[in-house]
Amino acid sequence: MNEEMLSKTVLFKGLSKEEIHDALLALQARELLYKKDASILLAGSKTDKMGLVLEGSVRIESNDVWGNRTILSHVGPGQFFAETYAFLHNEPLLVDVVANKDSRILFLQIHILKETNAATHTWVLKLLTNLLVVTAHKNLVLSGRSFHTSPKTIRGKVLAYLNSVALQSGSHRFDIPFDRQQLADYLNVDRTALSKELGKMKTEGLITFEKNHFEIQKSADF
Amino acid sequence: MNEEMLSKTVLFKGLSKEEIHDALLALQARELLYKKDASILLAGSKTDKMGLVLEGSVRIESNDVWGNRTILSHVGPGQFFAETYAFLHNEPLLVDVVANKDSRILFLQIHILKETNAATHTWVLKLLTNLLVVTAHKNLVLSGRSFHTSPKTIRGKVLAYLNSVALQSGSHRFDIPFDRQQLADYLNVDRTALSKELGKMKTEGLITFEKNHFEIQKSADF
DNA sequence: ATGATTATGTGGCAACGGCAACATACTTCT
DNA sequence: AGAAGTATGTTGCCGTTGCCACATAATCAT
Repeated sequence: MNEEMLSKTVLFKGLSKEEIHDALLALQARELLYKKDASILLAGSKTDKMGLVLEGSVRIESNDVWGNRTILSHVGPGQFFAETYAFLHNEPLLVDVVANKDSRILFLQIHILKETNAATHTWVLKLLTNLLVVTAHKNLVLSGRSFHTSPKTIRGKVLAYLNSVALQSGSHRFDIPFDRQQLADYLNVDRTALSKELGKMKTEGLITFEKNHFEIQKSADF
Repeated sequence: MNEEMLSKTVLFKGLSKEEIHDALLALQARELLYKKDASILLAGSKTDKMGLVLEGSVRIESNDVWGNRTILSHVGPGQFFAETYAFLHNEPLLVDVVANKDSRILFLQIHILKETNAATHTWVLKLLTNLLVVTAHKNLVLSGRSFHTSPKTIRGKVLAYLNSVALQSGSHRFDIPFDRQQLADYLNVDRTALSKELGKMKTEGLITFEKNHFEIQKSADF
């Protein structure tokens, strides 16, 4: 396991190599590989493990009985998922976690933190604090999606989403982590209607795009 | 301040009266009163205080430039808000916090937790762990709303929401914390269209309601 | 390369919902 | 009690979007 790389993640920030090594052992860290579109965690089940994406990416989604999919978020390398469920530890998952590409995932039994003696293990307090940062950020991501889906028109949703990605990337040229169907499922709209609207927005000069690369025209920053 | 009552909240669970007293001092606890509809925290500002609703209730909402309101959640007595922002502590708020009734709020400078010596203060570790439970639950609330808003028809949204409230209350008869306009803003739909759909659902025998009291007919549990 | 599979875009149609204007309760205040 | 304000429901119309069927483009496997 690469303690070097882990120390750059939010969760292990501020921990020494030795502390990380110790923590990985205590939390029973396990590495697993998943093929694209393989499901990692299933809605309705329970988990005591949180995941760290080492390579690839995963998406958090929900599939109802009628086949409607809602994508809640995309989790890239160095980011975490299921920490909420792993920590609470007997809440059934409301969502599925699916590999978006071939992925390498590190699992951590984070609930063990609650039972570990912080006095004798210097890393416990650090991990708890860092985990709080992780869940707090996750909160921001979830509220963020609310703002992307709340506009009533497709155009409104698309602009809300693209502006937010542009803001984060610090540029008006950027890639999005979704294909069309996924973007539609993230914004809770019909894919073909999304395609139509994207087309219109391109003709009107608001945006340009090709595949998953987008550019927002300056005039559109209103 | 009532340590008795506080010890029943998620955040102070497991702390002794003395620990709570100590913590309140260290976190510079302040109690404030708000009139119905007074704003407590403003989007765009930053806060280093999280709130605990002692009496009354607040709502978390977002108001865009065109006057569209989106309600993210309702926070009742004994529950917390703004813990995300208070802990991260220099993230600008994405939302407004507004008093839904006349309310008594306890504010805590929770970020002080990060700088307090856990070795000499027994309550620090407990509060950190409990705070993690709070943010984890907040995550579930936020994902929950996603499932209430993702159906494409108003009826679908209403049923998703009502079923979820029924499940939590453990009964098919329950009160909701929203008036019509607020419910519409929570579900991201037009109020009059919501009224129409509720009316239809009543005539069809799916639900009955009066003001904010609802009943789901057993046949509707599909 | 060729065919098969997947991704994206287009056209048409019906319906759901947003909006405006109004009607009818129900509160609150003096 | 009466008036003013607020909450909820109703009606009608038009636009947006969901959905279906299909076209075209891109990707993958052999």
